[in-house]
Amino acid sequence: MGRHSCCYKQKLRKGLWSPEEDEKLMNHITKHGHGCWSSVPKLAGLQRCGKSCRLRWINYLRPDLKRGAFSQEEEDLIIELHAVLGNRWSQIAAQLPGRTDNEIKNLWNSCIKKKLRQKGIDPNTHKPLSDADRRGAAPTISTERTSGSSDVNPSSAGALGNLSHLLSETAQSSMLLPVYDKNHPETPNLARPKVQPKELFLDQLAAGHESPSSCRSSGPTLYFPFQQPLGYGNECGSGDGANMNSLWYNQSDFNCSTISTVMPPVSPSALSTSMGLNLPPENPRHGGAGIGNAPFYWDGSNPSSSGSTGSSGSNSMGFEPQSTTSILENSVFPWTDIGQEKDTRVHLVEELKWPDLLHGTFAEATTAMQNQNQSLYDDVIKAESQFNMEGICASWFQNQQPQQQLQAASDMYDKDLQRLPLSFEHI
DNA sequence: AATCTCCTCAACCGCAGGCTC
DNA sequence: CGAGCCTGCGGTTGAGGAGAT
Repeated sequence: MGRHSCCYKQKLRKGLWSPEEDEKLMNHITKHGHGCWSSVPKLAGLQRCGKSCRLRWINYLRPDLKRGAFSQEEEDLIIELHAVLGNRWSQIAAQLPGRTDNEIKNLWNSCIKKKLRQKGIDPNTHKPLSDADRRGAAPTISTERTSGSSDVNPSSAGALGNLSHLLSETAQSSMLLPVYDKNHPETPNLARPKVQPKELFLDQLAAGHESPSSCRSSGPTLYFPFQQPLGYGNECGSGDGANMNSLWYNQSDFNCSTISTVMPPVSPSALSTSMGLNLPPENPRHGGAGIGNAPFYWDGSNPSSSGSTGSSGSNSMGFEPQSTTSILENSVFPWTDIGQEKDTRVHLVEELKWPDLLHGTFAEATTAMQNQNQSLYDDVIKAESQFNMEGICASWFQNQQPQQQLQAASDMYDKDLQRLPLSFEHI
């Protein structure tokens, strides 16, 4: 591979990041925010180009990332979004909190394409593969990499109908995804910073695919039609909704029979599991807290985050500069109703600090603690799980048995543990 | 046990668009 | 208005791991 032009100017490092570099970058951004990325390496004392720092932050270090394998519901949503948006990974990622465009792109290229082909669906067009395609288009990397444009006509009934068929194999309910609605602040949140007016989505949907160049638009992100306010008042049939594409109707509009076949059927329980939705009424402890306790989602309309030094880029990629301690207190462990327990756990994890939490040291520390004190280990794992879930994924863990919690937390750290040997080579 | 093949995913590249001067 | 810089995006690469032989 060649080297980016900015990397020629100095002897800049390339390749995998070492734990030390991660720590420097994390410390810098935690304290000062990223500001101008091109100045970050210098200020943080890194021999990297700004672009590399930005990528590392976005794809790996930022604290609102959801780690671990994609759930079936997430995969289904990606497929459905891809049918509408094509290879606009950043816009697809915007609908999947905690997931990066890179991650989704990789998943698509490595897994989903293959699965679709196995089901006889062309991953590019979302239409059934012809017999010739099935015989000739072996799901190899080489053929995938040279495949053509994947822009899809959203009005293609074949494509969506076909997807519906696929998706119905894995989900039963016809409920739609809830979404944050500025008129209903208590509405569970999927991707609050990215929410756009419905009209905007329709406009873009109408125009977007006819002009593929809009793909690179850095303008407003699509408001995906799945994201209907659900159970917080039915806006369907009122105002502009009455004339909308059927995609906009939710299940409470019984005049719209198409929705259950067009949209991905996902049950509320599945949503709360895979998408981290915090369905409010049934959980008093976290009731309606999906938004309030999710400070890592940087809402441009939120005064608390508007003072950033930030670039004008994607809010979901942003991060409000806070000290490690304040992050831990305010975001990682927002158990304001737990009382003393909070102090204990904050103190416990404060000693690990962010890079440790994110990398091997944390694993080592927890392993050591496990040897000494199993219950302490449990606390840390649960606490860290809460970090991931509280702000982003809400109450998934609360529905799991303790053993499942440990397993899930363990899975979550698999990536980091796998990196340990490699990381220590740099030391 | 050694080697080969395939797969995953972190990180890179080039380009487009926005912003500033 | 255009040049230069910066950011963000999508496509692509290649190292390393896992599984097969």
